[in-house]
Amino acid sequence: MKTECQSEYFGFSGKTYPCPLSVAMDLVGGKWKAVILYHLQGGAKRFGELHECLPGITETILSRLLKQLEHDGLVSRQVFGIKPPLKTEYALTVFGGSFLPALAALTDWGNQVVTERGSLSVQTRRAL
Amino acid sequence: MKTECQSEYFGFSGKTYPCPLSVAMDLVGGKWKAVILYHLQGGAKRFGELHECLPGITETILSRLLKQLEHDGLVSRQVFGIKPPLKTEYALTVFGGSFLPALAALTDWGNQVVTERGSLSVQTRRAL
DNA sequence: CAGAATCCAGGAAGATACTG
DNA sequence: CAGTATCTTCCTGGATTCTG
Repeated sequence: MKTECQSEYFGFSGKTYPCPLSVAMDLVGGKWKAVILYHLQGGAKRFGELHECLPGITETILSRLLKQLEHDGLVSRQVFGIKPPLKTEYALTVFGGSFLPALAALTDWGNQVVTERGSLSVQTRRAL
Repeated sequence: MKTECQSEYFGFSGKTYPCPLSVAMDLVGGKWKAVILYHLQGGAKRFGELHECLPGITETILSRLLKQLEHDGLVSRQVFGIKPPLKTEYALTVFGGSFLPALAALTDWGNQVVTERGSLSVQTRRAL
């Protein structure tokens, strides 16, 4: 009896989601993914540079997440050199770039939350 | 040239985050939270109504997430009645409403992803 | 109707050590 | 420098059952 709400399922990359929003959250959700994309806005960055930008993340996690982002087509990887002192650059793909507007909106909201934070236990109903 | 990277920490609700984006992702991230807020855009909804709108979610999870959203000040809860056939309404708070622009951007992107890259079934959704 | 209590599975994140 | 391998911990989501 879903009269008002959609009941279709949406697929991406072999998985199914209840709605497009879930797809988005799976692609860029989690603790770090959006932050990584944030730091790639200004241009390509190397593994170590990203590591410095992400206080607290371990190489293991960063490596894994970059691999996921690459697999999902949001980030591209390019390796320079052939011997041990390697140089790798990560950059946003066109697809990754298409996320930037949403990322900006999220960042704005996050900043707003942080600056206005405090006693948020008070809840006022939103006027319609 | 890493001056654009910040290394301070941001706090919200007793926790610390590496950046405001992380705060946002913690508040509305996960599989369902954003979707719940999405379905509250049009006005207050009852527990059962939300349950119908979220295909696959269990009452346990919905209840837990609503409690979290309420605790974080994004959603307000109002109970009508005093005897067992209870009626509860959930609505966006003012704070929750402040997330709507970002939510819209995310939804747009999600739709874009699904239409351009997804293997999807047709969406028959009622216009809001 | 609207949940709470309990237990469980899976995945994401983290620590540590090692390598091309 | 840029990872990988392995193990562990923690958290999210889920299933089932029960109650005001």
